Amino acid sequence: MAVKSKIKGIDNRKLILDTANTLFKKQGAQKTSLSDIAKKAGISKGTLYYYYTTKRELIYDIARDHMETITRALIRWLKDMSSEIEPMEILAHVYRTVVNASQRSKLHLYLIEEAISGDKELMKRFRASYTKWNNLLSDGFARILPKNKKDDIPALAALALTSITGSLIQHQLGNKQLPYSDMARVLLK
Amino acid sequence: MAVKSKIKGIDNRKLILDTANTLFKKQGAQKTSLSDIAKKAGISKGTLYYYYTTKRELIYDIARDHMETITRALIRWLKDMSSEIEPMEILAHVYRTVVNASQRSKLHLYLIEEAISGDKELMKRFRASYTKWNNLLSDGFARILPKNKKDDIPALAALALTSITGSLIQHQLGNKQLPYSDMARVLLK
Amino acid sequence: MAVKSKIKGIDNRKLILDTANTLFKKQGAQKTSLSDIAKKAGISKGTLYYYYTTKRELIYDIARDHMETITRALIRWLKDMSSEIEPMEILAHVYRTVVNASQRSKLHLYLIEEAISGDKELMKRFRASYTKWNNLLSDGFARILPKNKKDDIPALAALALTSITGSLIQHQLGNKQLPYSDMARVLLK
Amino acid sequence: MAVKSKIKGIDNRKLILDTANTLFKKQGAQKTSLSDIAKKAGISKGTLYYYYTTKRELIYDIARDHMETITRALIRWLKDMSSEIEPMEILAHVYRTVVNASQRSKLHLYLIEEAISGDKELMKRFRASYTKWNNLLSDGFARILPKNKKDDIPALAALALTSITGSLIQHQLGNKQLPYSDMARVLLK
DNA sequence: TATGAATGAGCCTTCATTCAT
DNA sequence: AATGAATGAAGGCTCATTCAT
Repeated sequence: MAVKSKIKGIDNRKLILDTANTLFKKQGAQKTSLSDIAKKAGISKGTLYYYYTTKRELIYDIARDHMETITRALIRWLKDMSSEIEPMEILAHVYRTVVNASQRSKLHLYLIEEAISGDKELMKRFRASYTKWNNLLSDGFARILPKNKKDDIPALAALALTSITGSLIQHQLGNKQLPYSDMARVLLK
Repeated sequence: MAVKSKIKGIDNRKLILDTANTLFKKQGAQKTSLSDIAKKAGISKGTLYYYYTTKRELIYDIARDHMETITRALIRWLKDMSSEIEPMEILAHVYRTVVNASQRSKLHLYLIEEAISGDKELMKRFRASYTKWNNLLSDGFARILPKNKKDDIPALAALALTSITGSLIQHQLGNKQLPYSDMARVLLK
Repeated sequence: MAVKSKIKGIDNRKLILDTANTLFKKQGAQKTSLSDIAKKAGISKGTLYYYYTTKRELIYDIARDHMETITRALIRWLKDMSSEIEPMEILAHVYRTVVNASQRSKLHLYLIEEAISGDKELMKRFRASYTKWNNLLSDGFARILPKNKKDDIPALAALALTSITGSLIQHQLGNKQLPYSDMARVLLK
Repeated sequence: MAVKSKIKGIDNRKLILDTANTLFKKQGAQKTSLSDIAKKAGISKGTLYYYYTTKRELIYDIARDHMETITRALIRWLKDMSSEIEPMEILAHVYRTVVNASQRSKLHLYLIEEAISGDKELMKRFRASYTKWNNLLSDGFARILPKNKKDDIPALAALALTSITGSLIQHQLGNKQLPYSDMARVLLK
């Protein structure tokens, strides 16, 4: 019984998280009401509040998930950097993957908006994540650049990261024709 | 009389626009209520309605202003591209200027969020603006690049524009240490 | 000048009345705002208020027009009652005419609703009109009924008038298949 | 506990319905605000929303109640038609009962107005109800009319129904002297 | 006569949150 | 653990009316 309850509890927490994730991706956090989530998850609002005292907490959990997913993906790509695949192709691939994860990148922008519009805690976490992602990219570039270009690594990493984020915005706005391959080539030239 | 009324009317319209601008920059459009605007502007909600039948209309007006401002600034910079100033310095300056216009760039992100979360019309306008900005940047690069690099222009313009937008986000999130000069140098190398 | 003004004034009054009439018929008085009227009439709200201090006054004027129109139509029909046309056909014609003046009968119901929901003055006028219409119908029946049925006249007039009004409602509600000829025949049998 | 809650919930729903009913009857649906209802019922606007997401839903519920009440009353009367009471007296009684349910008949007119002024759904329901009432009346007349008059039944039913509705309007407008007995006699003669 | 800027009260609706059970 | 009834503040919007010019 106790066990069963616990399991059920865990299930519910995950259920809420998944449902919220889906809805946040579709409509953004601000436009998703807790009623929406409860209804779609098939639980009561009371239950939702049992697991998340505040909408904010729910957002935090989702943001954490989201950032970790990105980090994991970046690490996976960097592994390829050391393999025999052409670096330029890898970078172009990163661009395309990030940008095409349409729902996910929508969530990314929604969360950024949340952070910027006053959520200090969320802002802190985003800042930390960006730093980590920047470092990961730097590591990647370090492995592929010739010695005489090592000094460019910080600038390159920053360029890549900012450009990817910016591309994500343009893609969301409907500009789906950016020359990702050329951009990657110019960067790595 | 008639004139005074007209002036008064114009004043009020401008007053509303300015007040909304200020508040949107501070808290975003979604979190700024029409009551907030009216209160801060010292007019009644009815008056606000007299000038803007819909919150959306107000947002559109502000977005238009905002985009035009960016366009004008970009054109100004490009004029410098043809002067004797170092291109790299100009580009670094663009980065810094865009990014440091803190309130303005906050507004930029808020408006993008509005667009992405369902405002088709706003999205269209943003897309058009991004295309225009991209073309302006291409013109600028065309003037400074040697002939044998002309093929890189589209990629360079896209890189610059996406990277600037991405930098803006990172800056808003509190990362104020991006190596803009180096980024500009690497891009133009 | 003075004359011209006066004429213009009269024109404006009529213009307002006609415009309001059109809109009231289409959407009802409650759902027609004074702004709607002013806009459609191509005048300012101020001008509208110059002629009608209150929305109510405007409604009264329109109601008066409307009732007079009905009265005139009834008198016209009654003239036919004395001619060689079959009474039953005349009565069926009345039914059909009243009921098919779709817009006009919509206005009729809207005005009744206004009256019932608290406008004592309008109610008084309606009551007076109904009495007059009832008398007119009585006169008509008096001319066509044989002597031994004279006693039925008040009941017949009441039946006809209430039934016509009721038919108008059913017609507005979409029941357009009432057996008007048979109803008229049964009444006059 | 659970039961009490449920009962409380049911009570509140009924409380809202009753309160709305009272106010609608007094002032009409359009002139009754949800605030009015909440205030008079002694609950918050939020609670009202909990039970009725929309004013329209509330109106539908009330309209349904109202139409069912009429239907039930009609059926009751028709039962008498087969008993030994004089048909004419029964019909006159119907007239008087309908017409004297002053508040109720006011609601009837308000609802009709709602339907006519654009509520397609309500209009459909009214049309269906009128058809049903018409059929019920036809059944009643079928039982009391001699065989040689069977052909008049549809016209008679239509006459009765429209006339009753029309009487209701006149009564609401203050004309409380209609000769119901005579009208019934003439109809059934 | 005519205008239109300005108002303020009010409307319907939304929603995060609380709490007794 | 879970429920769902209840709340109240707030949001965007509408509109009859006033009034200086």
